[in-house]
Amino acid sequence: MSNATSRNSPSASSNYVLGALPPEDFKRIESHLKPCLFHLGYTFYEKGDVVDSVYFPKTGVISLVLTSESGIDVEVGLIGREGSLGTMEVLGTHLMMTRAIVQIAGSGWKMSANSLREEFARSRALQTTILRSSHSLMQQTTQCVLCNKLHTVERRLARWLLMAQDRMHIETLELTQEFIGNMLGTRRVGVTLAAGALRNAGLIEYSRGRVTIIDRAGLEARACECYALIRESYDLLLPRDERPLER
Amino acid sequence: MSNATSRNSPSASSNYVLGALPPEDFKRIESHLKPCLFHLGYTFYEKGDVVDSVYFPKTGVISLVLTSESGIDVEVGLIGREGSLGTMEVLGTHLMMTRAIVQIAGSGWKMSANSLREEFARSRALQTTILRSSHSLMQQTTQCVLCNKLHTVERRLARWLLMAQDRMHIETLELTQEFIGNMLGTRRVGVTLAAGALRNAGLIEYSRGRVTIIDRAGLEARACECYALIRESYDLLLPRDERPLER
DNA sequence: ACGGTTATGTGCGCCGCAGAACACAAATCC
DNA sequence: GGATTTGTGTTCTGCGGCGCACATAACCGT
Repeated sequence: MSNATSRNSPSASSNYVLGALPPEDFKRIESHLKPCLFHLGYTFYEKGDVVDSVYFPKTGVISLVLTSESGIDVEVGLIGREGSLGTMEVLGTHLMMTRAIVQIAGSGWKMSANSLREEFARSRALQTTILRSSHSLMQQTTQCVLCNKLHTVERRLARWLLMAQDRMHIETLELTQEFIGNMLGTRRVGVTLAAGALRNAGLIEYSRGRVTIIDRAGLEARACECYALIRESYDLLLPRDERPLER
Repeated sequence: MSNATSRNSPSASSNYVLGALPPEDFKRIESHLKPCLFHLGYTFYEKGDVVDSVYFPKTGVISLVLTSESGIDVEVGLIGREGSLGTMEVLGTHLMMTRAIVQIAGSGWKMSANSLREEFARSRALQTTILRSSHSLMQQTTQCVLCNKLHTVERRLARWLLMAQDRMHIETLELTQEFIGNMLGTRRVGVTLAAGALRNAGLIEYSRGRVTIIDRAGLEARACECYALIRESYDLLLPRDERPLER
């Protein structure tokens, strides 16, 4: 309670990982952070790249993508203000496990890998926080295994839209069906069909690259179980006085 | 080279995570280790359980399984002597992310979660090693997302058999088709068909719950890309003087 | 206003696998 | 020795999604 004001500093509260740090730790970390814009389509890393910086998004969505031998892309995770990019890699092998690209433009902070490693060695709180957030990213990926195998395009589309919206502050997302298709690992036509069904049900509206969520509750009902599970894991993993968002 | 004898102590070399530790660190860790048998079908943890012990397998295979709402199981990872069970969870949320069960009986070592946390705080080498091995488990799961979505039952069966054999010392595995089907998240009939194809090609032999790999190279050729990628990640992540196995 | 580009909608044949039902043979138990 | 259980083989139908081709519709610049 006494810390609440500190924690609510603009920088800290808009990325949940940073926001989970105790004030004294955050202050030290803060000096290493540089504001940073995430431009649509920008590729932070390819798979196998050496990770020299980590990123803490404030807005926008970064997506983790793996490409198969046959050239098909599959999304294995999605990072927004609830997480961070590259932290686990920096502490492990220094090599990026997947491609990381900006899916929805936004902004956040950047920190050098070396600084993170130094601070990690020094701050117990940072250790706990980073490990927890890695844990929840891993949980997301784990859930994706099941999701990709079992769930229909329609349910996964609903989940994806909800997850994207959770990480933005707006209801209208700029996304073409082609684009979403790449993320869901399905053909554009599959997205057309699924999106049509959601539109007919009055849950979303869309036209030429603009998707608007009309009925969040309805969409949650149509989305696969994975949405709630992933969200739950993020809510749990970074326990804070103020739990994120409207739930 | 000078350390080689130390590293080759029976305990250290038979689990690659422990084997990657410098001798002085290993000696300290060793005092916390208790030998432990892994009985077929034993459930270490259900999803959400508090992790009070971590395990370092010497032989046998532990599989990480997620159950969908609809009751279908999907394997999201597989742990043998190249890895450890629960280490990432212990350092993060203390909660198990998936069910963990013994797929192929074996043995290894057990260590209390508290001991691991204490040693983790103390030993830089242990930090690096554990984080690297978590990293490679994560890489495996990540690859599974792609694999489950894109690859046929036959290629995945080939991969699974190779991965299982890598973690055992024998060529004949005790596995029924029903069992394998559960792991692959497919029907037994699907396994029958795929296994039949591999048998016709002269790559494996099997009968009533006993599978024998005849032609490893041929099987590797039929397996999906994921096999090589996952294996590569494990080989890279725990750099040692002596690289594991015959490659 | 017009042609080009970008985004969406529709139809068709094909494939891999699920679901279900049934057949059979080897192992095990009384 | 006969009955039961366990592991494997086969077949049919149906569905979801792929690949492809093509049609429409909105927006863009000049």
